[in-house]
Amino acid sequence: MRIVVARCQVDYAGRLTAHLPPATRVLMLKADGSVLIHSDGGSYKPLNWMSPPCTVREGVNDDGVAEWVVTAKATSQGEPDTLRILLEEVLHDSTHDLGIDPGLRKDGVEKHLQELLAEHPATLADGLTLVRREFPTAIGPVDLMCRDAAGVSVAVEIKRRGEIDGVEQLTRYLELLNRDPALTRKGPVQGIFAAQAIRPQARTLAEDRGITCAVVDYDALRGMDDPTDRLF
Amino acid sequence: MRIVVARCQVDYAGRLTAHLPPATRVLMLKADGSVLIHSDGGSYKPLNWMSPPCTVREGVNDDGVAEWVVTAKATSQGEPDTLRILLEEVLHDSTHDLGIDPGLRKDGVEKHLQELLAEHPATLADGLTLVRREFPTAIGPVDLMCRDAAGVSVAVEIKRRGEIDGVEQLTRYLELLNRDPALTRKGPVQGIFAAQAIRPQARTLAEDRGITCAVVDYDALRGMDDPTDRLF
DNA sequence: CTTTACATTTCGCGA
DNA sequence: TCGCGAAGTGTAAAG
Repeated sequence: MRIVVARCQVDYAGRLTAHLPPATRVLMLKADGSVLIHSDGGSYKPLNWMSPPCTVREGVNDDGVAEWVVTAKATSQGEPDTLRILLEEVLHDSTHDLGIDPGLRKDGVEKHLQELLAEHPATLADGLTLVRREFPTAIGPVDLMCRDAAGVSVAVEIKRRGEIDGVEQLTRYLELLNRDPALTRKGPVQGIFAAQAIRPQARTLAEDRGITCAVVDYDALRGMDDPTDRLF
Repeated sequence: MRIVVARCQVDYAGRLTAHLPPATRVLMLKADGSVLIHSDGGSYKPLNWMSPPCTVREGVNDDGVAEWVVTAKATSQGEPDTLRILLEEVLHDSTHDLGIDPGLRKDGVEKHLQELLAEHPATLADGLTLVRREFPTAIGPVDLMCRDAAGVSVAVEIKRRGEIDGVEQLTRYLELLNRDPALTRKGPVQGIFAAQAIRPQARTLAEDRGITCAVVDYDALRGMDDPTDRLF
């Protein structure tokens, strides 16, 4: 990993065209050849970058100013991604051996929530039993397809955070599922919108459409399943 | 902007829980308090980060090891985002004044394509004229609403790359628009799916639904509109 | 291998 | 401010 702080200007041409006027920025050159250009704000997204695999060629332009030309392998559309960095003044330049990173261990994402609810569907509604996870439909898989105590089909959409688009998604599923005679034998397919937190607007929309909202306690669910300790 | 290279381990708790085992990484502390933790690979996305606004508290843990605790303002759901960085060995530590960045100038994205096509709708179909851009509907704005030579309404969906989801989006718009008597007076609303490149699957689906596909030559369009030179 | 859906998405526009 | 859709999206799982 090489870190350079420099006054520079940057031109990018590839899927789009972009330009950065002269200013002082931080350049990161990673071991795989990728380049990141960061300013002192924004978010984790760099102002400009080049994704690996790519190659950096260091040179000097006609005016004697240091210039880096970063080129990526040709894209499918034949657009040659190119990043040109003109280094007008280098304020810092250091290289560090980082080694291979062991990587991030994640927990608490939607997939895990779906697994837990698949194992404990009754926490969503009394008497609910699982028919299958990722129930396939023409417009995508329904997270959980269940059946209630009366044998009525229940489609469950799971989100980490319950927002309007999730309700829309479940609505589309329900519309489609309710055209299937095999699923509607005991009555129309019901919907449950499950999330760790449901925004008021999403709840209003869901309930207006006859969809039940279920707030899920992730920690409690995990406790039922596998009482491992939290990280800290 | 402060840059630290250190052997460290990281724990994040907030919207999810995550852990980074001990390894050497690059830490960037930006002027707004945000923190980025980069490894020597991957992409421009850090292994872990904290978005602004947040505050960094430097301290020492019970074992005498330097520890940074980064806390974000409480989220709407009351989840306290916290990042704990244990600095086992600092290999580099430098601070740089970057100033305010003038920002990125972009060109060539979908918005610009939409502007160009709004000015030259006839490139999509002979005799096509613009009614309005971002034509509002209950499920979102239609990119371009036009009328053909016969007065029939034509909805245009514009994408940089034409894929199936774009066809689905246009289909939903057409379904809705065709319920409006004011738009269907001269016949059903027609659809045009416009993109710089359209994938075979998307083309097949579109044509199967009676939607016309139009491949747009961005450079030619830009030439018609404003013959400025490319950056390089 | 392609295709699909998620992301601690972030970012930008419009109402 | 909120809501919605795009992104040079990246990424991981599934078919």
